[in-house]
Amino acid sequence: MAGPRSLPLLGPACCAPLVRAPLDAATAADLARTLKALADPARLRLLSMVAAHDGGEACVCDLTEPLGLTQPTVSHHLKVLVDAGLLTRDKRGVWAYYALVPGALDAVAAVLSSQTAPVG
Amino acid sequence: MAGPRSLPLLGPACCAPLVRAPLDAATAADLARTLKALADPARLRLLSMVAAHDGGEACVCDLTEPLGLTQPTVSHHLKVLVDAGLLTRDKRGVWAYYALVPGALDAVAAVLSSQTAPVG
DNA sequence: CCGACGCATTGACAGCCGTCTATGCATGGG
DNA sequence: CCCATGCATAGACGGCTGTCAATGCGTCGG
Repeated sequence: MAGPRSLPLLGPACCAPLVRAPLDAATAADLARTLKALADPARLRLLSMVAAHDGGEACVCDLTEPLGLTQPTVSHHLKVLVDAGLLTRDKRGVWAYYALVPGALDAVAAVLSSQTAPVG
Repeated sequence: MAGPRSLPLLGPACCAPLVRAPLDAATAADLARTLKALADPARLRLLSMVAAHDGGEACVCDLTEPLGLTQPTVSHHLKVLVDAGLLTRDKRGVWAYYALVPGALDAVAAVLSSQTAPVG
């Protein structure tokens, strides 16, 4: 099991834009891991649905029906997003609330963009 | 075969950030296709190597050795990036020169970011 | 205490993906 | 005219991935 990883893009080696200099193998592998978590229609929709939901958080039962996927599949995708450092999981009572990790998506965008985008 | 697709992110429906409103299935599928092309260590390194190369372009023979992959594999990855609208291919004589599509990566970054990043 | 509910985990299966070797196809030099 | 060179394509194969049905596990209400 990989276990929860901290998003390397938020670390000190954060702001080296892709187009500046050739990526070394390790950096490319880290960035690819994060992008792989994003590169799925269901997960992209989950991210946007969580972000747009009331209070910036949503539980699985809010997401299953509009997505048109079964509950285990939704749980699986949410786990992938949490492990990638893009979502947080907060279990309150019977429900598990998911929310965006602030700045995580912006960090990915900053690496892809040739601009030095301020995250704040 | 899918054939070369124009990058939908550069179209009129360009600047709807992921976190603003829930993505519909079609938009999510389009964005996922582009991200899937990016979500590979070899392709990320290829993009950065092409961008950082002299004149902003590089041929396959420039990329094969530093990547540590065989020539057919490199050609395959480059084709994926071209089909995704991230690279251009210009065959001159025996060589095939690849270059970044201006603004393509920035367009992807703009969709991911919560900022309204100016592309220019 | 027990049943219903919300969610995670497991196991299974089809399909896609990254890589290689082998081969084909132009182009240019001698 | 022929061979070397640079690149693309074809075919094969192991591994990963997205999905589902079935099941397990806490938590709350009655």
